[in-house]
Amino acid sequence: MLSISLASPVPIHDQIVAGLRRLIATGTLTEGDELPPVRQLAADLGINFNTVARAYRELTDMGLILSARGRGTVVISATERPSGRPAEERRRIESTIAGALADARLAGFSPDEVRSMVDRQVQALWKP
Amino acid sequence: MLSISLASPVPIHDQIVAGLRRLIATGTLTEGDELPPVRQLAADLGINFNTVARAYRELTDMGLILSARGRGTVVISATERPSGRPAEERRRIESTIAGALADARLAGFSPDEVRSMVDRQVQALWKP
DNA sequence: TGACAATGTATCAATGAGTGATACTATATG
DNA sequence: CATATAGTATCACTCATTGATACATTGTCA
Repeated sequence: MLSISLASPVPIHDQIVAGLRRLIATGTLTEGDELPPVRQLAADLGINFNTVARAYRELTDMGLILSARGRGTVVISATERPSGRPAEERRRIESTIAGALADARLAGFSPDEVRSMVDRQVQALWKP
Repeated sequence: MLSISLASPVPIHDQIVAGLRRLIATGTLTEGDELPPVRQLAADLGINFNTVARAYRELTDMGLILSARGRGTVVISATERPSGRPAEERRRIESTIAGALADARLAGFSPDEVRSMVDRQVQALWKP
């Protein structure tokens, strides 16, 4: 449900943030849902709980979750206020996709394979 | 033609590798083309030339370019031998795309917008 | 041919982000 | 009220990234 890669160059806390944002984006997590305690999630992932705490703090700053001592952490919003201007956001996303597609081409995937791959994911994401 | 972000968590040499791979994948750079000297590209990007040298070395290990002292660096292949097993490669690419799509959804893009965005890029990438 | 310029390579040092260990504070619950 | 559970704060360590410097190889031109 939430996996990380210790080998990846992207920091673990960033991976956790991205993963949870994705779960929220897909509706797997919605307003009111509780997140696991930092120590438990850390144990599940095999990392230090401070790293999870940091991820929770960043998600808190984004206004997606709310943490309180002793009470735990809950999702408070399923829609995030875009941080940058839409045009910038679009460029950022296009750039990420472009990178992935270039990888796919170098790896020998065909355009149809890629398109169907994307289609399946789009349907899954925007389904509800 | 090749831009990097010092603020990004992903290392500069990785960004350079990704950028050049992308230029090769798109055909902007093809077999026989010369890459700028490490010192020049480093100056253009405002970074240390060792960082560029490291990127060149990694691309050399991938079999995409060839460097020689005094002579410079040239592109020797437009197709890369996949390093990992196809299944892993596929999972990696799918995961990258999934992240980008989740971002897109959180940013408020519609499925159609995303699909057309991808379509345009796929056509551009696989055009030749 | 010889001197010099241009290019990539090797090695080591410094910096800093990420991660982890530890102690602390607040809330819930019996 | 006592204890367990949860998040927070602070500090130290490690390691990758980056940069500085010196070196080796090839090209060029007088």
